[in-house]
Amino acid sequence: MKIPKPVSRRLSMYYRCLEKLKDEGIDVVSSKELAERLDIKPSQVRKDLSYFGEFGKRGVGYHVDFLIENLEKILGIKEEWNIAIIGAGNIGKALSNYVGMREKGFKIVAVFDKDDGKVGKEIAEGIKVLHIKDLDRVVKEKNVKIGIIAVPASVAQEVAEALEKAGVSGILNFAPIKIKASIPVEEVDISSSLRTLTFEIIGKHSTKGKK
Amino acid sequence: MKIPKPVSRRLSMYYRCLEKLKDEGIDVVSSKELAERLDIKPSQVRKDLSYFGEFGKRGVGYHVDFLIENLEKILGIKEEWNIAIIGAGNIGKALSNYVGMREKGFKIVAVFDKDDGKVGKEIAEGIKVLHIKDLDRVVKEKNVKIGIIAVPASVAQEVAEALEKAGVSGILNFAPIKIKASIPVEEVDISSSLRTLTFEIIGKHSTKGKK
DNA sequence: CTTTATTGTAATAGATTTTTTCCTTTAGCA
DNA sequence: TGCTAAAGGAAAAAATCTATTACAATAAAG
Repeated sequence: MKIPKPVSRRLSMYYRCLEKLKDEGIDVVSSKELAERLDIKPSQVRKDLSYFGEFGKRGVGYHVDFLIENLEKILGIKEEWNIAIIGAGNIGKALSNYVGMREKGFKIVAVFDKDDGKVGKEIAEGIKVLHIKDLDRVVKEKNVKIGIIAVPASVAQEVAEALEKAGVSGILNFAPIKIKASIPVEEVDISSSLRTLTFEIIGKHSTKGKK
Repeated sequence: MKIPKPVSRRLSMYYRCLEKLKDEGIDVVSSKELAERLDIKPSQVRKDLSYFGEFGKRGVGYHVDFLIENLEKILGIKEEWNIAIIGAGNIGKALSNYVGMREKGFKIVAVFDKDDGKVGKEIAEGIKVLHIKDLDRVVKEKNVKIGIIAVPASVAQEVAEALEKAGVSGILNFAPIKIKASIPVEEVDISSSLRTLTFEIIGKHSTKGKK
């Protein structure tokens, strides 16, 4: 199921508000109270949370601690999502450095490649490239939850299937091809973004007018 | 003006279909004919094309050659879009290699950084890092149409303004912050994609039924 | 056991985006 | 010139996406 963008914005609001409530020594809060503090509707609060599970008690409300705990999981604030990158080329290398450095809540635990020339090399601080044949074992051992596809389009689908089989829960795909899988897949399509951009540029300056 | 996503999908269909029409020796085609071949409505064809200009002749139809020529421009098939990357860090480096190699119709003509330690180094084949102070001059000289922001979020907005001032027509932003500009901006937000992915994983479809 | 509070969610309404309709303008032709 | 074909574009309709309503289910209190 796709989670609407506005929902993710509000989840962070809920989290901040709950921390404050906790400081105030409040244990239990109703959707009504929470909504009032954030100037939205109670139903919105309940609906948003319901995308992820049932965190409240009917007739009672939400236990602040319990909800905080769950939002931390959902927002990745306490828990780290272990990631494996497949492909030690340019994109794989950039991501190994970038994601590890910058993204809180995510941790690159392995990078794979099929090229023996790359295997064994240190691609980022503390990360040595492993051979793709070890994917299954490492995913299990290191509890990898997300696989990032950073290989050419021609082998992307094949890699996706290997990842799914190995047991990851989701895939982030950088290859310019649509991946089919029964686990969630997010596409980061740079070609498509560039194309969209050129459309907007041309659309804007085209023969016809403004607006 | 924003071009709807479905439009960009259909434009490629039109292009392929027109090439076929050309092979068949057909010079002029009506929106009705084109639509029939693609199993959509004629009005859809006309609307889609009208985002970019007026390519048909009333009472006549579309000249196949002329429309192909224009779609090639729109889709960037013949034209090259010159690109400058700002930021010679991991992302900048990855993109210098990746985009230049792989994306038809796009060409990296310059990479900038403010760090003197990076300036002058060859970041990709035939591309030396330039100092950001030369941005204005190089954008003009090399006819740069698109700027790619590959700097930390803290300076992204500032870089965007510099790009706009230098005269680029569009921006592709890799910094995890929303850029404000009066030219088109596309955001490639890896954090946000990872977050979306974790939401989908945690979201209830996993615990509950399909869909 | 009844009353009251409050969640979770199906159904509905509202907003936004995309497609289709419909009418005006233009081109070609007899 | 008058007739027919067909694009262009404004406006209406349809589809999609998001928020709100309404209510059954449940928990706590008396």
